[in-house]
Amino acid sequence: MTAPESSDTFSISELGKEFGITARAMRFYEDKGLLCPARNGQRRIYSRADRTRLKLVMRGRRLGWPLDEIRAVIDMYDTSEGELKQLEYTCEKISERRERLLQQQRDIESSLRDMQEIEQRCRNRIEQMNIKPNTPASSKPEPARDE
Amino acid sequence: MTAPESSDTFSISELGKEFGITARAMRFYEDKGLLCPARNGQRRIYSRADRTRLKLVMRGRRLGWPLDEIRAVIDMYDTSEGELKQLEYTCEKISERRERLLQQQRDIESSLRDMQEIEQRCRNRIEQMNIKPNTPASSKPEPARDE
DNA sequence: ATTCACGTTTACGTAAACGTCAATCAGCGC
DNA sequence: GCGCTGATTGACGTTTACGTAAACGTGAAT
Repeated sequence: MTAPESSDTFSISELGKEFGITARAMRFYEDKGLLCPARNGQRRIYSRADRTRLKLVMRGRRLGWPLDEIRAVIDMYDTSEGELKQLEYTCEKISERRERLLQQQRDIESSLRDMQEIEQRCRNRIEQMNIKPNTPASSKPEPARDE
Repeated sequence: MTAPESSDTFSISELGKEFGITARAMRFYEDKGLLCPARNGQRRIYSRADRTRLKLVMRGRRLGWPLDEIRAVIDMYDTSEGELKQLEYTCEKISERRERLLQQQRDIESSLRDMQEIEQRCRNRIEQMNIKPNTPASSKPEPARDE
């Protein structure tokens, strides 16, 4: 009877390593109410559910959300119970969040198009330099598209 | 000969109003090298090009980028000129940025799916309360999907 | 018994992105 | 001339999201 294979619980450094964050960050998230792992004495014991919550936190962070917004969103996962008022309020917040997500989606698509355009200009220029070195640049840097 | 209709230049408060930010923020962006408007004496005069740059800044902010990354990206728009080394370096940075954009895109799609699921649960619950009030909740809050 | 790898709390430090004054100036409307 | 509006430059304050160091606990290995 040794350690279970792909464990059901994790230490703070295990999860930290998996998600590329420090123990300090995880304790900070706990302070802010984003996580609340079980304890064995002093030591934190993270369950699979905790790991999932942390995954949601990291997703929010990659999207640039502040921690308290992330907390609000995570809380929504659990607040499908509750009073009518509460449920309606949650629906409202979901709408707002969806709006912002769709805005971000549009921003990303614009950015991707811009990246493609810039890359194209760069590659053209590089090719030109390979064919006839020492040619002064000819591509007019078109002002960025206006979206 | 009166004021030109849809102006070619803007004051700091005009642009601020248009984008929903304060003059302080715009001066801060200038400090950080994101903007460099012309001057009439002391006063800042923003051109259409400045307005476009500011638009790019705001887009970056909505995507949660730090200001110096935004600056790096904006600079890329202008650095399609330059030395070979520089051009290749720009291409590299574009790749990295594209990777992160695609990651954000995936994160957004996951989030949108989650929002939809939560909203569905909420609406179901609300409907149930309308049909037979005072029924204790029956929906098991499935743990969040693991993407 | 001691070392060592991890983990804990407490506390202070810090970088980023502004907010919030205060003092000052410049044009204009009367 | 005088007041009002809008702009400018400091300078200091604030919030967020951690980093960093200090001082201590703890179980396993030597």
